[in-house]
Amino acid sequence: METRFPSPAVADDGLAGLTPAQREAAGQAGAVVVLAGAGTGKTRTLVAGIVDRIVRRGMAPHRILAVTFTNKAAAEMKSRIATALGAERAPYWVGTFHAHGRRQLRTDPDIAGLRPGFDICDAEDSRRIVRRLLEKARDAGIMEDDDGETFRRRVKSIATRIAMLKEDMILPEQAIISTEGLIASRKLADPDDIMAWRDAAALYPAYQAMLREANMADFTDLLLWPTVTMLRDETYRQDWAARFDAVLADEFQDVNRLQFLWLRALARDHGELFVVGDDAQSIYGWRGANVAIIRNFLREFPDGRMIALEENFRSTGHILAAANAVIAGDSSRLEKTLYTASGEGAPLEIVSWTGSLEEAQGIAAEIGRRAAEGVPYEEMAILYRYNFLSRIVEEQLLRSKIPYELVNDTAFWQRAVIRDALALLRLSCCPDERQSDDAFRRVVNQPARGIGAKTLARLEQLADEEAVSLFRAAEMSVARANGKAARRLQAFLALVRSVGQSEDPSLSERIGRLVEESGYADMHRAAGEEGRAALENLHELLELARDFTVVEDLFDHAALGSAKHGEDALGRVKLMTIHGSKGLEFGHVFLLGWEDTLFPSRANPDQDEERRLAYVALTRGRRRVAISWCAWRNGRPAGANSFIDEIPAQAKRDGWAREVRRNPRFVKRQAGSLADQIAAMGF
DNA sequence: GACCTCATTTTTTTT
DNA sequence: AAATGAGGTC
Repeated sequence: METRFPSPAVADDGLAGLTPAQREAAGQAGAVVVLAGAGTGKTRTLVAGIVDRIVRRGMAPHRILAVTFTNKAAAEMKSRIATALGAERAPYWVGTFHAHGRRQLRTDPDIAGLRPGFDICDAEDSRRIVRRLLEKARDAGIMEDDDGETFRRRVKSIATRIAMLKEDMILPEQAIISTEGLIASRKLADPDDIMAWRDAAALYPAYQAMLREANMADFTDLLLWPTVTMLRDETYRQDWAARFDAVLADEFQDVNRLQFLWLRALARDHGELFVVGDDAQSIYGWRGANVAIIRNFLREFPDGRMIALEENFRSTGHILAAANAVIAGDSSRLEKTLYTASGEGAPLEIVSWTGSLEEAQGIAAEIGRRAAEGVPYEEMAILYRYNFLSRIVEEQLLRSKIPYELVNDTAFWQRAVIRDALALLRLSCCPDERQSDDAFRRVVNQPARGIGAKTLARLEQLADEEAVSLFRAAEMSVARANGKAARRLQAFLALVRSVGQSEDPSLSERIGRLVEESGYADMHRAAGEEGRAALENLHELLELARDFTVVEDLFDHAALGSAKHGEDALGRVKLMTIHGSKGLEFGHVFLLGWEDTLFPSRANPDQDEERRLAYVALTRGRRRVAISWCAWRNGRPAGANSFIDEIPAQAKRDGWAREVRRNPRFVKRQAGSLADQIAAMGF
């Protein structure tokens, strides 16, 4: 993905047009940490560092390893390097931590106790495994019976904690001791929290065993086992480390212990580790990110250098003043002073609304107005704290005929339709492997074939007894039955077998046959308007599948949420979460939902992280930033959040929405709902 | 026992 | 968007 609006002095050869500080950083050999505030040309400096190593220091492009967190950032970096050097000299090893880990683990699956052809399971799959383990514990009477909602939360909280243990390089057998240590050292007070950690530690070994048995690797495994093996086996480590002359990493403030140890193992021999980051933008603590790593970088590499970039080339003075004021509340940050040579610009616009519908309408209207004044759509972006906030805005943009793009790489692959279709393919590929059991559970009754929970439980039992896959168990069981349901199931099983055994057809054709002949596509056609989106998604999947010949590559691509390629987003307003916006910039930024009930999130124990999130949001804007909040959201009263108060008065003014605010019809409707009345009684 | 529909609910954030 | 729960029908 190319940057549409590069910073003023973007370089053609990657080195021209750099400031002296940026140039010095890029040309620095050895261990280097570039501490770069928002908008100071961090990515540009990183790209320049790669170019410098190739052009000036003569390193071979394929011997340079560059790592990012997101697919988007990796694509962006590739494109910038290709612009500077030409595509044929661009480094081959540019990708996310997970993509690199995947390559390493696919090369030697046995270091994780896996067999070739293992599956990568995403967060949802991980949760499903935890759920099954917990259900077993509950059925065995080890655990008390929660209500549905509590159970769900519990599954999620345990799954994320297991991932955090792994990201801290804690192996299953060390889990209980380490967790007790953690509880003691962090002096956790919340009994629920302590219980969740204990549950996670207790379930972790069983979770890992289930993964291994099913021949699956979760996201963290992709990096965990290569790193563990590099630390244990010097020959293995050197085999990988010797492939690279330099290692570079973006967004280093969000690195967790596992990722850092992986980087260090690869860069240790030559010490060429170039990292860029900004501790004020660390927003992934919930994923194990550890800001201490960037802060202590020089302790790990005493001969290394720290270079700070402090001149901001992106935003106006008012925007920087607002961002600086908000981040000042995070006392733990490394002190940096951002300055800009550009003027103060327009003050931030603070806009208030009665309710979220008005807010969405108002933002859509304002975007329409600015577009009419000549601002291109793609220079405008709407950023929000939670994904669910996008829905209402989308509706209003559609209604206002404003072209927009929802920037969310992973959503497509997480849609139920896509996962169903891929489950059909997975099942047809190896119906006799227990690895396919999850796929079987997913699609066996889709469309309904009379296989409910009870029948499935019988099949599970049969599969366990006979030590065969669920699919095989179904075949065995169907052979001795002959009801209507049995015949339908029989037809389904035969179809999957036959597609699996077919020799030639492309992946796309195979998926096509499966969804058509199993009645899956018809099921969505029958749903009319509601099924339309599903059919479109299926169609898109068939197109995307044409790019793959190896099934695993398609599955990996789906699991790792790789961006859809060839998407041209020119002429569209961009919608994304604040997290998704990191590293990007826009002429006009609209920040919605800045309410005390919503943002900062009360669920986040690290309130400084919420502050840094606000800092990231504000610093995405180049010229104009609007912040909006609602007096009512989801039938509950709300108010402007504290970040708005902290913005200096001269940097902000009341925004453009007064006239819509007093729409009487809407006020009446809002206040009239039962939930509102109940909520209002409390105030 | 399976399955449909309708209503309710609840969301961090990403690989 | 998706997962759940209730209540009714086949």
